[in-house]
Amino acid sequence: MPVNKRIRRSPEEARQHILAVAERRLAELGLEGLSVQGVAEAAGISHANVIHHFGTTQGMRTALFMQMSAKLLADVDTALRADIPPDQVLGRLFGSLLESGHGKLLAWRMLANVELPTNEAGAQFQSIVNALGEDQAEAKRIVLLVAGVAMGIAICREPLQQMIGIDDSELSAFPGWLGDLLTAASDA
Amino acid sequence: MPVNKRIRRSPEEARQHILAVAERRLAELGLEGLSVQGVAEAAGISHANVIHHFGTTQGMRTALFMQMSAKLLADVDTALRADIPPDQVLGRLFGSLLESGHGKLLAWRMLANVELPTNEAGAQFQSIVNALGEDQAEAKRIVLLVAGVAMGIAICREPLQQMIGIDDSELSAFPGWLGDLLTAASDA
DNA sequence: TTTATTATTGACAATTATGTAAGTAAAGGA
DNA sequence: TCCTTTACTTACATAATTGTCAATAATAAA
Repeated sequence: MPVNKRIRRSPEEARQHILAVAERRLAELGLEGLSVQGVAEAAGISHANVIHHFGTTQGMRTALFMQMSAKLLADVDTALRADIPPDQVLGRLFGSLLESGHGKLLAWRMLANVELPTNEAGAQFQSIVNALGEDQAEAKRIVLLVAGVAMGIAICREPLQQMIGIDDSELSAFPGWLGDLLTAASDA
Repeated sequence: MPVNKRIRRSPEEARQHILAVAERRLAELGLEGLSVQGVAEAAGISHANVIHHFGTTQGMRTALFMQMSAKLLADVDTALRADIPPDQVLGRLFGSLLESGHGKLLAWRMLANVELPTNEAGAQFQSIVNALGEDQAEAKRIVLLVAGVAMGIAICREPLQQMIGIDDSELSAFPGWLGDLLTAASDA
């Protein structure tokens, strides 16, 4: 006598449901939250069902990281394709990495032993470099600077803010300041 | 009849022995390598002995992260106290974070849910900010920029280099370029 | 309605991890 | 030499995790 009626989703819906829960747990609990058991319980299904959809724990994690990477790239792409001033582009890039938690995801992907197929991010970066002007070496350094500081702040925002003594309003003004700094440097 | 004579260390020696093994495992295996059982086996002792010295698993991890943080701060302090030009300070800071692997370890600390007592790093950062000139807000932004990009590159050096297309010589020239950029901006 | 497919579940086994308790042995001090 | 301390170990209990397998039920097709 089943008390609750069994919920039967399409494979794609089930996978999305599971991955959504996993993403939330990753943000809240870190890598330790990505156990099949924990995710299944939080998703209200049996852990065997998660195994059914992803094969193994690593399969689930890989699927999660791939999906989040795709989202991140889409966000970055949206931020960069828009016809807006450079400093605002920078701000949107920062927002994409900071607010959505994508930066932390990237860091996990770097640090965790998650083997993923190489994606097409390289080509996107190349297009950014090309769009930045004629001096390729300078453009590369600027991209490295922006991407690096975005990643660093994404991962270490809280301790850096606290230790340096930067409040939220100052932090939100930081991308604009950096944009001005770079435009001023390119003018000189 | 014990085949091997039992090794008895002083508490401090034992703790250092365990933490050294744990640090190596963290670098090689990530957070998953920081189980009491795994560390103990790699250290050639019983896992109960690890518990004896650190109380709990979290205790061991906390001790590890605290010690690594202390090492990192010592390195940064050494790099910053030397009387050398700003661009070289930046270079030494980068070197401290990149070559020693401390940047990655610091990132682990951010991503792991390890609650640590606030350390004295804030005061050091404050002294750096104060030394940077009269404009405190500007100094804070500069410190945030340098520290952020150092952390970001420490964690994501390899993929960033690959995707942007920066070779090692260009990367080693990057700190100097950033130093010039900042000094030029402060002049203007 | 009947049938076939398969998403889903509960039960099971195996492994691993954590922490406890009691006993053992190494080292220093009396 | 004896005694005390405690680092260390073995053994145990418990819980968590992973993955398998057979059974069940929801859904669509026939």
